[in-house]
Amino acid sequence: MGATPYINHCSNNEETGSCFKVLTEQEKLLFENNRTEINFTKGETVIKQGTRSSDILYLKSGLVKISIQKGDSNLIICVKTKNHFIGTENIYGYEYHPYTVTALEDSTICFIDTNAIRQLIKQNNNFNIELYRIMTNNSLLVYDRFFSLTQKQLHGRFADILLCLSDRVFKSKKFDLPLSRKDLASLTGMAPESVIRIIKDFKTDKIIMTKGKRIEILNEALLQKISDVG
Amino acid sequence: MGATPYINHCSNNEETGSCFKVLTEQEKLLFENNRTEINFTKGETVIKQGTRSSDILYLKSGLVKISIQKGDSNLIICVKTKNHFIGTENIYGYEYHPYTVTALEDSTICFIDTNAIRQLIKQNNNFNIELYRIMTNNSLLVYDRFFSLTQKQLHGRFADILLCLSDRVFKSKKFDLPLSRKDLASLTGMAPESVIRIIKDFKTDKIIMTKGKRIEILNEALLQKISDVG
DNA sequence: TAAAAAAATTGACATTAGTCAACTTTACCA
DNA sequence: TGGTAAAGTTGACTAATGTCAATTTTTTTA
Repeated sequence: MGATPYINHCSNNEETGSCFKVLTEQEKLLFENNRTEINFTKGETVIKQGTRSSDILYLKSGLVKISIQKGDSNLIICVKTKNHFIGTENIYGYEYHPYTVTALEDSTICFIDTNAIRQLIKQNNNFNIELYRIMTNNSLLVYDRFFSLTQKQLHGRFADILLCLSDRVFKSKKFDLPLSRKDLASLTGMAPESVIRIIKDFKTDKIIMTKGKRIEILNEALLQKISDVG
Repeated sequence: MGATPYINHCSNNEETGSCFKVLTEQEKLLFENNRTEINFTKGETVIKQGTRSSDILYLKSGLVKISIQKGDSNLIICVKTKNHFIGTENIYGYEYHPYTVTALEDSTICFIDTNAIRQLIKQNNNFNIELYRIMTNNSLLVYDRFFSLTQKQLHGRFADILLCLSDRVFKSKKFDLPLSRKDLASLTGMAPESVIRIIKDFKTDKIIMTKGKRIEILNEALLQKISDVG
């Protein structure tokens, strides 16, 4: 990443599975003995905001959204792809889940006992360092999104999301969108009707093409420009 | 903190000086030998976004703002009061300052060599734990602000800031505001003219009183209600 | 597979919040 | 201390975005 990280993405870039590589065989065993693997189907709630937590999550496969709710308002903080941790806030310092996690696709998720993670942090400094990196990346991502949603207008915000979905989530210019219009609205802080109108505008301008749930980015350069000007 | 942390604050709650208490005498010495104390006067830039970093900062006294900039846009992420760390993103994983730090009042700031911090993290697990707590609190604070600025209207956002300034920053219902109208605008994601209009509205409704730089909160309950309804 | 429910779409309209320009007050500096 | 620059204020106007209701399409379920 360059000097200025504000390129406005909705999901993490690097996979974090590398933190397991620094574990010894014994430590891997400790890890294995303190995790439970659970499958979730599309749409299922994985954890609900406000519930008490003694686990942190590792997304083995699938896709989830992280959202915070209050009253009628719903904000999707980010989307997490496979091989990412969720709930690092619960390792130390906060004993509730600060957000809701929902499966966007069928997902396999490991629930890891916080005490095991704490043990690994204590005894393996390299593992600890990897977790610092993960938490730092999460922070930078949130600053990123914070800036995008507060400083850009609708078209710029939507361009950001499309670029992120393409670059980071699906790693392809063509993808089947597992997010509803309402989800896209919660992700960009706008009304669902505005999402629809912007998609229409982008189609008119030949920036994207859609068919059912499928989206294809036709003019990435222009999308990037729209993202830049805000 | 209760089950739902989204009470919309602009600054950290707890002071973080406690992390020094867990250090041994030798470790304190290591810390002392690797820090430089610098005084800044009101308005001075402490660190500039994008510059390379080999230090993290500890605000010994004073008040600073943390902001991110791009083009003409300027967003104040939060305000930091004395006894808080700044730049925990630089401990591991990110070698540039992701934001600009500016003194809002005359401030004394310790620049601590990252390597010393890393050494303390490695050898003292309790110190490590305290840093986790600090980073977690920062994350929760940013979620908080993110929600406030994207889901609430102007009056709700401004009520949030006033409550935070009163509860967390100055710990009094009366305070001399060290922030310009433009700062308040960057803090709440609105135009400076809108800040002025809202202050006028709040004065008309006897929610606050102002005289020069001085602000007094007259009706905190109503301010809280405005914050709640958004 | 038909009916019901949910999601997506559209247009008209209302509201919110930003922009611009003029002006006033305050702060700063020689 | 007076002049200049910066900050604050105001009103009129404009643009951006949300709301609402009606309609169509898609998905789910009995």
